[in-house]
Amino acid sequence: MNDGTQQGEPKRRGRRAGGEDTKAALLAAARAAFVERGYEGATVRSIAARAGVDAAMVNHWFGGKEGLFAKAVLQVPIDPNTLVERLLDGPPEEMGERMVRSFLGVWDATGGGHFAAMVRSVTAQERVAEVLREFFVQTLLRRVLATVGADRQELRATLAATQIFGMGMVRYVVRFEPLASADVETMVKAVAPNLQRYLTGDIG
Amino acid sequence: MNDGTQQGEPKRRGRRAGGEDTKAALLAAARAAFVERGYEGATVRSIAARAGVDAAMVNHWFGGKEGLFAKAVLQVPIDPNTLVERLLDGPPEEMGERMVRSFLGVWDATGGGHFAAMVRSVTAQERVAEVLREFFVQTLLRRVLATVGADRQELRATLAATQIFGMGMVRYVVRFEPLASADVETMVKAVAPNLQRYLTGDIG
DNA sequence: ACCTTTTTTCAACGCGTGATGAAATAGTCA
DNA sequence: TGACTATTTCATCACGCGTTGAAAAAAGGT
Repeated sequence: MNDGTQQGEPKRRGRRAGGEDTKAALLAAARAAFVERGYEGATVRSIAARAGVDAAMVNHWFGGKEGLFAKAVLQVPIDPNTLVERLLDGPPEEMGERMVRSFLGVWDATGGGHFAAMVRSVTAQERVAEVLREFFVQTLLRRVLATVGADRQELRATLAATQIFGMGMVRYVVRFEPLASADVETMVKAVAPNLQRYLTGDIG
Repeated sequence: MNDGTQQGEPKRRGRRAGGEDTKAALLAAARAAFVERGYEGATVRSIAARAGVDAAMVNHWFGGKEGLFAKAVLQVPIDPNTLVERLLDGPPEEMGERMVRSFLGVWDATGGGHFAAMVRSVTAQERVAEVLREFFVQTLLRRVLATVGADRQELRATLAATQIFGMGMVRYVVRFEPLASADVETMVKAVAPNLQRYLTGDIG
């Protein structure tokens, strides 16, 4: 039972001892690396090294860098249905508050890494924007707005997206203080009313 | 738009005939390239080719890729003082409206390219965030808020930044419709009140 | 005219990238 | 056990990157 994974030693070839999941290790390392350095900045070699694995494994398991990126970053960090349920669970006039809490909850959990990775990837991978739109507007906001029954749902959805994206940008990407370190309650009090107006208020 | 870059002839060496400003050509090409492909995606060679010039000129005139980037993208597309003046010119309760108009005016002028380039560069160039913060919060929002005389200026400034950044993100980077194509009046009616609340309203 | 300076192109360098195929090792099944 | 397969490392590939130094061509000064 030698589970201690020492790495000072010259690596032995061949199949690993047991239990160690290279695929999962690569995914974790990739997530962190893409978050920190962006798509082009995070090299296959650096990711592999971080996972304690040879770079060739990326090709073997994910068919290349792009495949790894797709699996590691391009997927939503929470089940959409769960999120929608949570948003709809309560009075419509508090929807904005629930939204702020939900998104901050999801994003703060990874220190904003997941959000930052997505934004940073819009450069390299054109379809990131597509995925973002699909998730944000179609899967999420429109379903929420549909049950609230507001008018001009597309416009409201994209307006709400500006507030949510903006919150993420300032908090996780450019990190402006004091907002970047503000606690959730402060954020809720400040942002929720504006979000609420986009969702159900008078938008002109 | 496109500088005459056609050249069937084999290029002759040496100093150019006359008048052609390679420096300016490089800057223009760089601006476009960085906007389209981000910092790492826009290669020195591609920029030079676009400008109809040898890649070595980048080093000669700007000391390298980073220098070119700094000159081409990292500078504000409008004089800050002018912008601040424009924002302060009018009643405080319409500040949000003037802000929306001003930023949309500046950014729409380049099709959102400048904004997109900045955001895309936050990955590669850490100091882009620094420049953004310096300009947005210190140079701009705080000066505006100082004359309005609001409380908790730092928080208000960063909150306003969320709305402005979010507007830029949705309109220029991820391009969610219908907001991406919405006319200025629609944007003003929708966004200005929320911005106004951040600036002078009750933020909890 | 000559010499000097500035601008430009060219050829090449060193490096790091993502990818590949073969060899080596560990597990699995008869 | 021995054959077979899955997994992993290694050595290496071709390519594109940013950068460099020298040579060539134009301009300017005397």
